[in-house]
Amino acid sequence: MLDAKLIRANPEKVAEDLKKRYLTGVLDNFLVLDEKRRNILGKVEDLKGFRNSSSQEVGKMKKEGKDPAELMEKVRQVGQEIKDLDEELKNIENQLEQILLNIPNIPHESVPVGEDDKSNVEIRKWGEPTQFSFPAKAHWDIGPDLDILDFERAAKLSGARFTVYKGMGARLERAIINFYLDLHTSKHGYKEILPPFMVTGDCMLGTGQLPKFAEDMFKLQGRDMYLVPTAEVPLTNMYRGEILEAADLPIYVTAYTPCFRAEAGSHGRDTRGIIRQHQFNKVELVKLVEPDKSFEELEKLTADAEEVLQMLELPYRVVLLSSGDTGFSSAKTYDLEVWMPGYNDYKEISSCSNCVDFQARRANIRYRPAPKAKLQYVHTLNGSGVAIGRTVAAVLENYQQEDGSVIVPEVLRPYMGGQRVITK
RNA sequence: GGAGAGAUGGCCGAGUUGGCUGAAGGCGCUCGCCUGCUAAGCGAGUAAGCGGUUUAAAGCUGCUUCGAGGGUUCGAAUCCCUCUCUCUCCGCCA
Repeated sequence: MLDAKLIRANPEKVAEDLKKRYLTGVLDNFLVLDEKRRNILGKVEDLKGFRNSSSQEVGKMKKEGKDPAELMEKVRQVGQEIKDLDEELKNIENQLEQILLNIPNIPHESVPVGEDDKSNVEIRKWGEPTQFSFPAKAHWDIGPDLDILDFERAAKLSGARFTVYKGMGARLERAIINFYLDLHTSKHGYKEILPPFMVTGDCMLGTGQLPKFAEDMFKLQGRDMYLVPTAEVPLTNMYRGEILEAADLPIYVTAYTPCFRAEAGSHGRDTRGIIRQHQFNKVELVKLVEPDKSFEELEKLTADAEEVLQMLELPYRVVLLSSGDTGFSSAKTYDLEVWMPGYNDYKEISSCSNCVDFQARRANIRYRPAPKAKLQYVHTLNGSGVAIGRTVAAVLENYQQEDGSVIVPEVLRPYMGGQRVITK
């Protein structure tokens, strides 16, 4: 959520910034309503002031044995007027809130302006695309051939966009989860969290999934509860409504969760394999930091995510998303894209974002910079550290052998009972 | 699922015959005093949000907020209704 005061004080600048998101006109109605709001607010506050002082006066008169009937009648009438104005005010404030909740974050000045991913900028590259002396297969062939991924039976259970992992496939998924969590907790200083996988609508509002992206999520029938689309939601919302001490910051937390996404509007995209699923596993990194450190922390968080790919020796590149491609809540996002021989291209495996105060304002997460200082919103960051299912796909494709077997990356072997290769 | 208790400021915790209570007291924190240093002690200060005033900040000032929403009343932390959550006991259960 943007700061209403900022919009009011500098509407041209905000409008200019939102143009980078290819949004126009969203502020016009806001300014009109905001003006109206202050108008009514002034009136109703005056009336309430009168009511307060008069009510005290009534008490005093009663004590002194005077008859307050006339004053009481007057205040009763004012009370009705207040009620009407309050209702009008509430109406306007609801409208203002809806507008604010639907405006995305402003891109940081370092973000390239552009409509979509065509304007993304490659920042750096690690490793070279894997070369094969034989025709490389895609993971949706490797997996079934090794009998470690079963798409047909998954479809029988749950329909499209689900996968059953079997044998060493399931073991590989579990190994990667543990490897990631161990690395981030022991080396990068994150605290491991195991959150609920269902959260309330307030949480979804807090991190920006609601109200705009309701159709992307799985909602429980008849309840104000959603399956988490990413651990970013529970991890960030753990601190919702809290006032933190400066000494508490920075907060680094990580969690493994399954992620559930309806994938509305992506029919026909990535229909094969485990790249785009309704349910996938992910280890997420979340930080709550002081405002002046957040962009520096974004670099560190991105590096933390990159390290897992380096240790797995998977070639990847880091891409800075353009303004149009950056997510709703984010001010600046780096995507990590891993090399996938099956696509002969890089595929997103992590997205690392600095949401600055956007989520903190929605979720009301503040801190006191110094004793006696005014409260300020923290800055929140999140990044995949990294997606598990896509890691499995990348391992299968990059580590495949001519005989159809798959070498287990060295760092995963301790998690795989020492096994060096997955064979049929 | 049944019975009961509760939800107050950064934290703990008073306050329910409705009215100088935005809220006693304590902890924590800040400043000052004291002290060779530390601790202890003494004194003062210390909620947030939204408006107005102001070039801006500070200050001053109004309104709102005692889990959420509604109601009664001239006036509600205090009375009534609905909901949410927490705790205790019973039942069921991985």
